[in-house]
Amino acid sequence: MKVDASKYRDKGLKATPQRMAILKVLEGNTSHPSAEEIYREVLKDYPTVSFATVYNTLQVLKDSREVLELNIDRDKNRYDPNTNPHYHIICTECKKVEDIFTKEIIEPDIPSEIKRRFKITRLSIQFYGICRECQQREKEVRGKTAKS
Amino acid sequence: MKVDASKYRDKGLKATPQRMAILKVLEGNTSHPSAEEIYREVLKDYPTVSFATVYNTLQVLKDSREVLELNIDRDKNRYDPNTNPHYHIICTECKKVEDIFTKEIIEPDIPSEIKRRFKITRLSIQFYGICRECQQREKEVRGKTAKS
DNA sequence: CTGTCTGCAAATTATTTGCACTCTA
DNA sequence: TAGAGTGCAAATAATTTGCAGACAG
Repeated sequence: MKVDASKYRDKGLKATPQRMAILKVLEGNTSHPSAEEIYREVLKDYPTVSFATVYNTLQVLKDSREVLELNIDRDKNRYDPNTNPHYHIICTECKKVEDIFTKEIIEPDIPSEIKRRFKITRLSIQFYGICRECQQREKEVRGKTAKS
Repeated sequence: MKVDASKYRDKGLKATPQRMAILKVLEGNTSHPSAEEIYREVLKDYPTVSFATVYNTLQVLKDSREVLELNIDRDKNRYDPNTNPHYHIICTECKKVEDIFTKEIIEPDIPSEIKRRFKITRLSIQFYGICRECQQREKEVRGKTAKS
């Protein structure tokens, strides 16, 4: 899949090989990688790439709405190249993040007093839960504990 | 207002003066303070209190569901003593966080495939926007820029 | 009295920054 | 070739941790 340099050039930014590589890692990626995970991937093709460049590029892509920064986890941000409206579900055990697309558009009714005091620009919805694998693991651990 | 030591003792935890002071800062507090803000408040009564104790206590209160940890901002967590279901609106300029209570219970329809793979435990909703004060400030800055 | 908590200071970790050099446009 | 972008290393900042001494129950 050819990554599109215009995503940078159209905004007056330089489409450097490092930036292209970062875009390539992100395109179609549904794993919601952290900056470090992106860095490690880019390293494979550009052994001299630096964290500074990864962070710089993510900032650039975020500003130009090419990726979403997910502030889900306190200890590291994650990045989502899918900018269509959708929600996320996070496994509180293994921290896996998955996308949720629903037909229904959620439009909670905001008290008018809030609407008067805020210009609302964005809605963010996350579900938290435990994924099947972690439920399974917990069950196994409990089994072992009981036996011992 | 007398802060309730049983919030600790009932869980087999010691109700130390520091812990009581932290609870006192939090009770009824709608400013969604960060650990540092809580620390500063407690310092007034306990000049030797340490960050470690604040973090330790917040962990304890979080585990026992007495406070909610808000992972809204990448650079610092905030804490909310109101554990009733509600949403938050965050001003993207000044980072102020306010509560939103709506009568409507939001129950988005989750794809059954997700329900099959996750035991969902919690829903978190945030609105982002710009508060009246920051809108005002922006307007003033624009005015000045235009004039110069 | 004893094990949990506290306070201190050092460690950790994601992210940011300053700067000299590189390379895109 | 000029200025934006890169890589390196050091800086920053929130949070965590190890440990010796304190104190709640």
